[in-house]
Amino acid sequence: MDKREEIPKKTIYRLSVYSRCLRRLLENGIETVSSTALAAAAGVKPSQLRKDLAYFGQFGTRGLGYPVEALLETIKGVLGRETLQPVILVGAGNLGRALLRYDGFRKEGFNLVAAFDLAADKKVPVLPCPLLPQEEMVEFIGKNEVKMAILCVPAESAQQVANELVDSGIQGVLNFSPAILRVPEQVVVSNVDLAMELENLSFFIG
Amino acid sequence: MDKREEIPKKTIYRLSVYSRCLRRLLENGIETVSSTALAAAAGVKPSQLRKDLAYFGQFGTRGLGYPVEALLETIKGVLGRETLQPVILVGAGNLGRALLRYDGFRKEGFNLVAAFDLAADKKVPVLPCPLLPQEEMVEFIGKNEVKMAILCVPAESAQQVANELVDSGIQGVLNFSPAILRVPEQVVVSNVDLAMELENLSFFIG
DNA sequence: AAGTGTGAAAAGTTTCACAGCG
DNA sequence: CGCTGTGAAACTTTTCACACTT
Repeated sequence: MDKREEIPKKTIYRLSVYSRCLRRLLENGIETVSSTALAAAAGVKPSQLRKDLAYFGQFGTRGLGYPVEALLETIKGVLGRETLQPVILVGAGNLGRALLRYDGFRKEGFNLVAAFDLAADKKVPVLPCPLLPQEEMVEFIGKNEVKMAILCVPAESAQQVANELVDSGIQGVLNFSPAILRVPEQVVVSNVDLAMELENLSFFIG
Repeated sequence: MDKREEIPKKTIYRLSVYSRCLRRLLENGIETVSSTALAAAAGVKPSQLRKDLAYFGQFGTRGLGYPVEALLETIKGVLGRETLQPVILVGAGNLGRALLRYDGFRKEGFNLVAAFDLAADKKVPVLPCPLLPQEEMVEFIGKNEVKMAILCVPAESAQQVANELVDSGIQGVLNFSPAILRVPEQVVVSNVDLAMELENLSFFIG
């Protein structure tokens, strides 16, 4: 009777993949897709796709498949992507500036509203959003009700900046610094450690 | 009697974390560390750390802990980081160029030997390695026995470039493009999808 | 006493196989 | 008949608890 069964974290992750695939299908005017076809596009097994979707309800028609548009809308809803979330970026070094210009975020509908850096006056080629001094960060977060931040500061200052972010009301941090952040448990941290990814590959190619 | 027990993928991933922590301990002149302390630094449970290490042998001294330097060397060996692996990067757009300049790779001892792009002549501020035309990629990989590649091309051309990489002998690909790559199973692909990471956060902050 | 190494239990995730719907 | 939805089985990973070593 438990309305909300326990949903695997990995399922959530794959939902993003499915949504990408569905969008492409939609663009190509395809209205219905089978679990076999969608799973192939997403690089997973059909049974896994069906199980993933089943956590959220019944969307398919037996003998036919899933309605592309409706399923896409549902997934968007589940992922909380119906309202446009503002996102800030902290640390405009090499990586930070590249991420600011990276069109992948905008393409996927994220709104990078501001960037912060200790040296906000450093001359930087055109950026798609204002680069503000670090001191204004806390106030900005509060005023604009920002909930998500991309953290690109050096490892040494990562924890301190993370503390400020959390205190200002940030609930999700995408952490590019090679530091393990300690945050209250209601705050979510997702680590993207580029060097570690390479190191990991290194092992598997033996 | 199976010498090589099955090692969880996630264990390998954590090994990189441990190695970072150990390096910091070593720099601070600490010679011995307990599973409790190292686990805390790495953000995992002590039992998990011990189990992870146990896959590769017995390194600790009961009642005392682990020898920092020796353990670090062992982990390096396991991860295949004893010899310096050359790495190439394909696709020198915004993200690609930032990764080329990103000192995190070099800091962690990876050698970015060359970058390739269709428009290799585009004017780009100083880069730490040569930017060559795409046509030279295949030959370069063969000649220099490159085994790992960082892929930063647009989604549309990702699969095609991946095919070329694989045909030239690349065994591991760090894929930044939002595309699901199909490769032979002996080739390892690690996907880093930045927009998806944000989307994932979006769900968990509810 | 302090702290590792490890089997065994628990938790989490994927795959299977097939009943049942359109 | 094709294809979804799903309980149950298989598999993977984490956590526990404690014997054992220094």
